[in-house]
Amino acid sequence: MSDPSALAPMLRKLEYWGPLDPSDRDALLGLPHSLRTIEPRQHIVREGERSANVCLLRSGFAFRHKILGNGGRQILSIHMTGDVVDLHNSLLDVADHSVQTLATTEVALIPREAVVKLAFDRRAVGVALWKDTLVDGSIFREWIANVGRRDARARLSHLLCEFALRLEAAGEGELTRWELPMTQEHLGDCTGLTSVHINRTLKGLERDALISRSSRSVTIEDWKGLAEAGDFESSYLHLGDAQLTIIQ
Amino acid sequence: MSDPSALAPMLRKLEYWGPLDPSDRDALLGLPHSLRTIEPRQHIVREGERSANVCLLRSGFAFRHKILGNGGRQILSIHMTGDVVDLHNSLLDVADHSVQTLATTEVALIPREAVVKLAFDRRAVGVALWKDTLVDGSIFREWIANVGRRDARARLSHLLCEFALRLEAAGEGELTRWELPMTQEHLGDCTGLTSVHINRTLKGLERDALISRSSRSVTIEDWKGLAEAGDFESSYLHLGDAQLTIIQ
DNA sequence: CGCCCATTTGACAGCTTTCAAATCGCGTGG
DNA sequence: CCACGCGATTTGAAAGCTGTCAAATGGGCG
Repeated sequence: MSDPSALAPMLRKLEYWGPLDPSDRDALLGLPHSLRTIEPRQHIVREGERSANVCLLRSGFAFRHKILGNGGRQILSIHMTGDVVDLHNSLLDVADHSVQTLATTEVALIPREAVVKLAFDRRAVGVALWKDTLVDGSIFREWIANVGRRDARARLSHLLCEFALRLEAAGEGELTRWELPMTQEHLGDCTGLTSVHINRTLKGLERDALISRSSRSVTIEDWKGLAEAGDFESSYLHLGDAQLTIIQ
Repeated sequence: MSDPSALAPMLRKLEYWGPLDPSDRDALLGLPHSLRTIEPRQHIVREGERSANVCLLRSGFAFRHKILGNGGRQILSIHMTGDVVDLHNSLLDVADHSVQTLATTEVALIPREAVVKLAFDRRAVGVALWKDTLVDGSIFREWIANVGRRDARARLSHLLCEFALRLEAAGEGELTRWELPMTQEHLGDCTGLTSVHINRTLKGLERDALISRSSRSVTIEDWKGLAEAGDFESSYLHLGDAQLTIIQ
């Protein structure tokens, strides 16, 4: 509550599309909030609940998911440092999906009303939040295409590429080497595959020297090859020009 | 340009979540715009283009899609009367997907700047537009789950249920009977299946008396059964309470 | 050291795709 | 009014990718 830089990860993310005025920054960082640390595997939002807060991830990882009638679980998105989850659940009536932590995660809970007020009082902030929402939508669309029209190898490669770029953008790791915070079961639920098939596909990517693994650490040995295998084209992430040079 | 009710379909949709003040309505209906009629199978937006306009569908049908590296097409969403497409492509830099008409479609093109200005000048309108964007996201998420974790029969049933409810809400047909504006190939590209398998699945639904067809007209013979087959739960559409009573 | 969860592996089943080919529907022209 | 043409629908057989079911192995933590 007292740390003036507690919301800095959000500011960092919202400034992807251009810097904000100092006064806008201050207003953003000055939003009322309470901090909380959430253990792995805990729910941040549960389907059917109504949330009065917007939730900013200050560190750690979380994922959105739905449990279907057939018992299956579909992961809808992965979230990391700087991501604002729950703008959705908070503006609309009732949460239509759950959000759960993967690792120990630090969050800042910001009253919805304060966010809405800020968005309308300061147009630049409002536009940035709006764009952030639209980018979320863009990623959802890419995931539809990923599970709908790519085979297992491409789906998984694509997911790994997205992960690499977003982690890098969030300042949480190198582009080609990071800790994977999820199990193969999670990977399966992201891609609409079973964990068994994820395992085989992962080993296929290793066999072809596109990646290597040791425990949960993933190294991309051949970025170009992995991006090609995953039919990966980063524009849907709307990260700006920064990452284009990184990839080369 | 002169017809003051040209934008009425948008107003209708934005008022799902509650009526707007008369002054807000007038401001919305008074947005500058130009009308256009687009033939079937024409592009409204092409991937990679930059659009300066927001596009309101006044009648007809359109769909968003991506063409993947393997040549496959994934349809990302279907749009109908009242839908605002392209808020996305217009606020962010460059379109990361295409939008194309299914039937002859009447649109109103509204300069992006005018929409943004209105959204910030009138909070109620801004919130409504924001919610509309969030509902789009909610539908995207449901589609991820649909293609990711349901089998062919459930995917198709789910799509038909969604279509029925949205058509009804848009005032474009009865809940249980309407003209399907797409081919089986389109249905396949919505659900990540082939048109051949769509055909077989469709016949399966007919055999089980859940639907019946004649040419492009679809009748839902057993709503409860179809919803069950499709694991369909309408809350993700955020249509309010209206449709809940219809379904019973 | 032992337990528990995650990973790995094998064999087999099954859903969906692929590849053709036949049929249908419908607008056009004779 | 009927023949023609073309895209959409339908159908069959076979192949292929991914799922299912089990069991073994591995790794991290108490």
